[in-house]
Amino acid sequence: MRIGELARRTGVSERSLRYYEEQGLLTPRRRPSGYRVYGDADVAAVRRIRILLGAGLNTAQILEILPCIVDEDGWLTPECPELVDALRQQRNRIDEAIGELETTRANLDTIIGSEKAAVSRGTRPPS
DNA sequence: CTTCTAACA
DNA sequence: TGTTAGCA
Repeated sequence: MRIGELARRTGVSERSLRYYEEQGLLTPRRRPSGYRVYGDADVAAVRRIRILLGAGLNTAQILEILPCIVDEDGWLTPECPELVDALRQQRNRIDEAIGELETTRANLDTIIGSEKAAVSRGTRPPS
């Protein structure tokens, strides 16, 4: 199939598919015309890529752990320790990000009169 | 009509 | 990432 069909079957834009290729995540073959040719396996590959991107990983990280993923029942199964490790690190980053957001939110509550700040300050009775 | 590359009011 | 121009 060509890029248009893969895009329709995955819901991913052609632009993104070409970008994934540029990042080494996809390696479609080319027709003499230069048109990219994808196989059915690429549909599953794109889905895996989307899931990983959704987990907050960037294309470089995905490129490293992609071979560690076992294509099983449409879900991802950590096959080698590298993947589990990369996922753990990503989880930790999220915790750190959450922590920073919580403090900046607290800072905002302090300088403006947000609902929560008002309640905790007792200036307005909780409903 | 579809895809390709390159570039950005 | 979207979008668009100019080709093939």
